[in-house]
Amino acid sequence: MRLKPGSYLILGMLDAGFETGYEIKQSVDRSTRFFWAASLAQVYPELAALENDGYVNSADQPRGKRPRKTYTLTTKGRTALEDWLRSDRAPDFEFRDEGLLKLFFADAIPAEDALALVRRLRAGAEEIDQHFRDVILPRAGATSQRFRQLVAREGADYYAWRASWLRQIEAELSDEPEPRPT
Amino acid sequence: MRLKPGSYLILGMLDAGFETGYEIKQSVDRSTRFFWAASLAQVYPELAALENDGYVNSADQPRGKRPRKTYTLTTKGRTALEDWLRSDRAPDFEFRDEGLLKLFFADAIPAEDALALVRRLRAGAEEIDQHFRDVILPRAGATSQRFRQLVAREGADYYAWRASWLRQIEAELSDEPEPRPT
DNA sequence: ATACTCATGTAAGCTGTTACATGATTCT
DNA sequence: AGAATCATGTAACAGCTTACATGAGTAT
Repeated sequence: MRLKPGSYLILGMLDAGFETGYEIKQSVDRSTRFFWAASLAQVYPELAALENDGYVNSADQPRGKRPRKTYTLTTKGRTALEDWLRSDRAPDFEFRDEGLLKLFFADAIPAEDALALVRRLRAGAEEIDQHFRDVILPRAGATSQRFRQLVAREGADYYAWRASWLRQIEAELSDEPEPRPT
Repeated sequence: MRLKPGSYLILGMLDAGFETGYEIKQSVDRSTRFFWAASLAQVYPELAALENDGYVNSADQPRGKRPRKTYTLTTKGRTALEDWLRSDRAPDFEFRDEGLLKLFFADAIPAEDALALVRRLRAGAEEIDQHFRDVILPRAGATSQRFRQLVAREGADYYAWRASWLRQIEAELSDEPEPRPT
C-alpha cells in the first residue's frame, strides 16, 4: 500500500500517544483540522488498512463492557513516519477557499453587495482568529511539543493577518461610496 | 441539481468572458488555482450538466475543422451566480497543507532533520511567492477587474508572509545549535 | 518533420463525505 | 431520566484524479 498524507496523519497521532481511532479523530479536530482534516469514516478503515500492512499493531482494551481497540506503531510504521518527515518530495497542497472564490468574482455584483460580502468574510476570519486565541493557542501552549506550538502560532497569525487584510479592504471600499445618480 | 462551488467557478468564468471548456481550464490554472483548482475532466461534464439544467447555452463554433463549443450564461445561470455571491451561507473552506502537517509532527525527528524540513518548506514558499510576483500579479494588473486584482494581491501577500514566517523559524532553529555531546 | 497548443470528451478508480447502525458509560 | 460522551464500524454516494482516446492547427 502506498501511504497518503492521511495515513501519515494517523501514524503521527499514534506516535504522539493517541491510542484509539476515536482519540485520533478528537485530536485532529482540536489541532490539525485547519490544515488537514479527517472524518471517523476515514480513520477506522485507514487504521485497519495500516494494520493489515504491518504499520501498526492493535490490542483489545475494553473499558468495562465498552469495546475499545488501541493501536501502536510497529518499527515499520515508525520508520515510515520518519522517512516521510525527511523526504523532500514536494508536499501536496490544496486549498479550497470558497470565500476567496466569491471575492474573485465580486466584480459581477454591485459595489454595495460586494462590500457586504467582504464584511461577511471579515467576520468569518475574525471568528476563527478568536477561536485560535481562546482555544487553540492556550491548548498548544500546554504541550511541550515545540513544533506543535509553532504550527498553532502559524494558524493564529494567519487568521489574524487575514482578518486585518479584509478589514483594510473593507475600509477602502467604504471610503469610496459609489457615485449616486442625482 | 444543487450547484457546488465548482459549478459557480464555471459560471463565474463564463460571466467573465471565457467561452470554452478549454479556456475556462486555462484561466483557472492562471488565476484561481491557488484557492480553487479544477481539472478538464471536471470542467467538461460540469458544463454539460449545467446546460442540461438550463444554466448555460452552448453553440458550435468550430475554428476551421477543429470542433469548438462555446457556452454563454442563461438568465437563470447569471441569477444563480449573483445569488451565490450574495448568499451568506458560511463558505466552504478546506485546506490541505502537507507541509504544515509535516511541521506539526516534526518533534518526532532530530532537530537537524527538522531544520532541513523547515528549509525545504521555506524554499517552496519563496518559489510560489516569486511566481506571484513574476507572473500572477503582473497579469492581474492588466485586467480592469478590481476584485480579481485584490485576490491576486491576497495570494501574493500570503505567500510572502508565509516565506518570511518560515525564514524566521529557520533563523530561530539555527541559532540554537543542538547541544553536542562532548 | 516534429513538437506544441488547441480542443473535446470518456473510463476506471481513488478518496472522502454523510448518514446509518449500535451500544456502554458518565454527567446533570 | 435524559443528554452527552465514549467507542466502533458499514453503506451509499459525491467528487475528483489519472489515464486513455482522438484529432486539427501552428510554430520551429
